[in-house]
Amino acid sequence: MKYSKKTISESLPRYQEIQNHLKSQILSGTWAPGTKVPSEHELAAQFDCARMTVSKAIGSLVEKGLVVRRRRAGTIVAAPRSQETVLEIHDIQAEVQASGRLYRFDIQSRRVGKATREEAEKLGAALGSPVLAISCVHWADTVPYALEERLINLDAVPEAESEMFREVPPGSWLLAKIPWNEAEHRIFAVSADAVTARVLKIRRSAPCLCIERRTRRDSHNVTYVRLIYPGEQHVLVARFQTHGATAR
Amino acid sequence: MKYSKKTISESLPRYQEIQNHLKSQILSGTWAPGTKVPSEHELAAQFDCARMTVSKAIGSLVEKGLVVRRRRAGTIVAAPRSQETVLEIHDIQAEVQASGRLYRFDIQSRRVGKATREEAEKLGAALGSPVLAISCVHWADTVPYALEERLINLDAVPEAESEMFREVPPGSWLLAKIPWNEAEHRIFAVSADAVTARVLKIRRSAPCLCIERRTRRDSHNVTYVRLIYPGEQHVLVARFQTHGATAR
DNA sequence: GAGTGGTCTAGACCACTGA
DNA sequence: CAGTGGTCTAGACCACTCA
Repeated sequence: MKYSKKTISESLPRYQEIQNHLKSQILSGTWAPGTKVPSEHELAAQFDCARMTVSKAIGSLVEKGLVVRRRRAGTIVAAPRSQETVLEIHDIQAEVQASGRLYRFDIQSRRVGKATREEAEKLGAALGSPVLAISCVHWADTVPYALEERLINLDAVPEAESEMFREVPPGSWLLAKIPWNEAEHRIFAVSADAVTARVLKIRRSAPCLCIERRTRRDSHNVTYVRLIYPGEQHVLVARFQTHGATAR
Repeated sequence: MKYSKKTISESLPRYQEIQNHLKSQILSGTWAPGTKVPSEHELAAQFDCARMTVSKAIGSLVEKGLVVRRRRAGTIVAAPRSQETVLEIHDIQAEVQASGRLYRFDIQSRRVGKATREEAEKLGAALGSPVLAISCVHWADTVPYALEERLINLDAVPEAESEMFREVPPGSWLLAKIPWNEAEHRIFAVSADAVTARVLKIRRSAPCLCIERRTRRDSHNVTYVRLIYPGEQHVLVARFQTHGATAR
């Protein structure tokens, strides 16, 4: 049978029909974890298509973690292990503006120097490396939105030394300068210390959400940032990864 | 040219070689966002393989968000938008045991009844639906680890009504009972109220990390849970999605 | 040894869209 | 309207692993 595109039916790609069929069996619980999925040959016959089309459908389910493939053993429904979710951490400026508020930022302090032990550790750079340390407050309308404390490795981004961040906040500047990074995040709750309370205009020891991020580029540590959001105001939303469209 | 598997070279699949090549161009910054990637035909010629092999390589990069494909326009390097990370939220029992500590849990309260307005809203069920409300403390050795407040929709999981959770905590019980869900998470910082402070043995108004999760199965809301972790003790770790192995 | 998935080919037709 | 990606086929060979 030669290839010929959908005739009637409102043209969902063949592999997606197959994928949806399998997914519904799994998510509805008809196929419990450990259940053997029909072999690719069987599915190809059942859906009257080439095996590769089936393979593409199943491959996508593997990436989502819904099934596990093993040679000879076949494809089986995976056990849901940890709750794995996709968390989107947006650019602060975009985040504020998306909520319809006016964005601005203040540079509180700016220092170029050699990394102290603590700074070197946070940044993952050698003691005494040249660093730029910045403290910055982000505002939404007239309300403090977040406190940013950032270290930039000047070995990795020498241009930053002469950048004063008058127009563009450090995060956006770096994003444009150094696109495509790897990063690790740590998320936890902290109590506002005196400085944080003052600049964010909240009471001392108020709960805050803290996001720490270390960013690498090509295995070189580029920047470390600690963002503190006034508690209960800022909510991170994550959706379960396994369902719906894949990445974005 | 007929297909014949790797001869010399230690056999990385063809499509992965291509993918790695493209990825390194992007992550190293050689190809800035907006740069046009060679067409699939060109790449197929360049790597001496079929176009479908190239397509598979690129398809994977699309899922990771590194490139965007458009007909006629071709494939271009994507702009890194939000920092999208994968967050793993583990089963509490597994989490505690993984850290080498003894896990146990206490059921603080258990009530079967009709959903109040607040409960119905949290659960996303109709007012007056039958619900099971549970409060539960998780321990690591002799230290309180987290406070769990959970609502279970008895329309979706009627077996829960007679389950006393003597052996297995509600989360694990549900996971085994209702495999494969969809879920939404909300993460934020809160201040410990009187009850939370008492059961977690922390001072009042201490900062805590709060994770709310609403779980669906087949579009039916199954359970709502609110987990409160003593602040600064519990850290969520997330890694940037775009690099390295895909899902897990 | 036989059956499974893993990968690949050399075509093909189609749909979209930018020049 | 021409070039791009999107999808698909009907094979093929290979590697693994379980019976």
